[in-house]
Amino acid sequence: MQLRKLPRKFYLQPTLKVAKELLGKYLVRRAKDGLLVGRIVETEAYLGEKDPASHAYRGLTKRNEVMFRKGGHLYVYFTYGMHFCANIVTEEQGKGRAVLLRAIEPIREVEQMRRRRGLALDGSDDIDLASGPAKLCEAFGIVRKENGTDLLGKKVWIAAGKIGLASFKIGISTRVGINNGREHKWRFYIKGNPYLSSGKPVDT
DNA sequence: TTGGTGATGTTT
DNA sequence: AACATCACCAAA
Repeated sequence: MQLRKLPRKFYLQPTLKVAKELLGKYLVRRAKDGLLVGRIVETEAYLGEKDPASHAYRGLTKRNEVMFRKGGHLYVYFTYGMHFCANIVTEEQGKGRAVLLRAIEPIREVEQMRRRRGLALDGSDDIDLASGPAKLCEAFGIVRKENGTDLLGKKVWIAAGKIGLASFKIGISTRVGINNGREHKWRFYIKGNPYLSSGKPVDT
């Protein structure tokens, strides 16, 4: 299996482009119990000050500080008093833009992911192993400690590669679970992939 | 299969 | 009081 770590340059591109191009790439996390790998199948773009649904809409705070770093960092936030979600920071320093990872197809060390999620170890529930932003964080063991991780380091990164995936079509829809900024079609997903989140909007 | 609810940090 | 959520249980 070939897994090439993406360069900084990739993350410095326009956020909508990064959100689309992350589809089919791999989230890799070096954990104590192995090298966890999953294919990114669903993302959402959040465009900083321009975007009322973005955490960065009202400018820099202690919570969203990582969003304002240069592209290629991991922004992890805690939400609804229970869950963590992971975002890929994009563009140059000070923009406050990022891409939310919404769903992942488990690829390697799947058993370790099942353990973290408390799912059946025979794989019968794998369809929901990482089919949502908080689920994928739990599967990969991503918590507050991972906030601010540099994706060019040795702990967490994104890789290009080919692991038995044919060409695919990109679906586009409005974003899930927000009210402000709902008119924008800034959700992207691999059409027909069985590991998508159960979020409702489904378009083109 | 759908719908209501609990858990409860962070910002408004 | 709202929120970039998910799991659970009850009702239909």
